[in-house]
Amino acid sequence: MQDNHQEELNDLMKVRRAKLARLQEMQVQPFAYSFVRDHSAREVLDRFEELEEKSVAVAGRIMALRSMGKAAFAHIADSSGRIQIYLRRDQVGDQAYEVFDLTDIGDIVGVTGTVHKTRTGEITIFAQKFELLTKSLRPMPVVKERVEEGQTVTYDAFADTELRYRQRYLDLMVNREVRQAFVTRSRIITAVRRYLDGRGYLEVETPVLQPLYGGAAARPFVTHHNALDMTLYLRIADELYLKRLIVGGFDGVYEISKDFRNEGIDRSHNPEFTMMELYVAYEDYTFMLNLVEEMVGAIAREVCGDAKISYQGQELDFTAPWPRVRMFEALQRYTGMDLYGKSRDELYAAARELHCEVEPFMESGKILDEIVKEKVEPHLIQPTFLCDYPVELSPLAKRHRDDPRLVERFEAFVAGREICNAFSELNDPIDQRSRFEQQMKARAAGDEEAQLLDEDFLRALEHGMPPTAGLGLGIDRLVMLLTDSASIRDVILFPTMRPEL
RNA sequence: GAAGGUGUAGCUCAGCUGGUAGAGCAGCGGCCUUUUAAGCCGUGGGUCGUGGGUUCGAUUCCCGCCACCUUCACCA
Repeated sequence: MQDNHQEELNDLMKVRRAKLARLQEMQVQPFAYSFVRDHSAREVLDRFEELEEKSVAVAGRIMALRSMGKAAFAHIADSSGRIQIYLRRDQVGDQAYEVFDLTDIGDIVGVTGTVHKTRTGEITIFAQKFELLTKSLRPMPVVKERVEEGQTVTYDAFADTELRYRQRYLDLMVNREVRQAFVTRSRIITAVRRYLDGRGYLEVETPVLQPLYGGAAARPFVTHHNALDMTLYLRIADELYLKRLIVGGFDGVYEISKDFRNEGIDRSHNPEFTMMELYVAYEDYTFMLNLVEEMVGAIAREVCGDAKISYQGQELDFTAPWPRVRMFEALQRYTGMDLYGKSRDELYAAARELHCEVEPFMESGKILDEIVKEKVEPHLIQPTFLCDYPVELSPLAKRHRDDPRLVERFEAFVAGREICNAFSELNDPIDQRSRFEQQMKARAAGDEEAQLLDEDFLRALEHGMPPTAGLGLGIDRLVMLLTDSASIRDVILFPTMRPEL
């Protein structure tokens, strides 16, 4: 097979291909079929006492090489960590040592040997056997490390954000804290699942491709099904399908899934992102508020070891209870204005006075939303629930039992950013229909994000949905907080990028 | 979509007010059988993001374009 790729080989790549040819001449298979490992690097380090002088077989990628002619030290990294290996020509034999001479940083190797400490005290595998498992044909970014007073100091870190995101495999190979963030991400999702499964909720899967999109205010990605010759949308939320399942008789269902919103990209928005939605029958938003507080606190303790964490230099404390502030109280606190019960024009005037960017066509709900975003949210650093939103902003939420102008809804904010949204779900099909109709009016008036009327969803509600509490939790944002990541791209393995070239 | 910033060797970066580029690491050759940012000696490597313009001459100045970052807009 010819590899006739267009890219010109630079010198470093030519050298590696030449070494590959040499290995093949030597009858060495440079892309091995398997290798039997009996320990990870981490295990060898952690269990040194019992493994000292014993033989172990480990495999990994060569991260550093220090050759001294007839002997050499190298560090190899597997998924558990890195460990030093020591090779001597008179131990591994001439043939294997010749193969070793043809290996580079970035190659994947297997080593069998005995565990010792070197003169300087580093736990090291003294190789008895050395095998090349995979020849790497491209230069790996070399990151040097030094341990200084217990701290690992890194030199020449692979830091180019564009390369890191486009070639995440390199980022993961070379930057251990990146790898760790994604391990933590996985643990968080596992913890969410365990928490919900432990309470008897059923994990389900609902359509990603939907003939109507709903459950949130956002623009969708549009696609086309050829055989049915129809337009389909990638979901912007799971809500309407999950509620149909509550109608169907499940007591509690949740879904952890990708949602897709055709909107801007910034450090807290990616066009595809992960959401956890949960619906619980016979409960209301107070139940859900308690659940969020408890679940997020439990996850923080499990993943970070403490409910108090550090995020971008700020101390955040997830210990329950989190402050609960009614939206109009928060507005009062941060604007000094009592905006409750004010007319649309009064709100508009207030927004102008507060220098919020409002447009003449905005309805009162939008205006309030704007003021909250600019004047309230940035202050909500410690975990805080903002409760009881105006009804116009929340077409799927149930009216507040004490005030028909509000809905029973809360959002949790941490570090000034929303992490979840929940409400007592609207189960009155007549009210739901009129809310949809209002949305359709707003849509006709030019609001592209107003929600679509979903007749089948209404039909389901007409069959009767029990009282239900619902929640949407932004997994990416939770992971950002618990991994101290400034950008959502640091917690999504392959963030959306423009194509290369 | 707007403004600002960045783009130089495989990686991390220098390059002053224009004279066709440097370092460290990585690579290659040599010495070296307990090194660890290994060391010592020697050495190769660049369409300076891309396309134009100004100029005798552009990595450097000007304009367009591309990508990334930040902020804003959009966005639960």
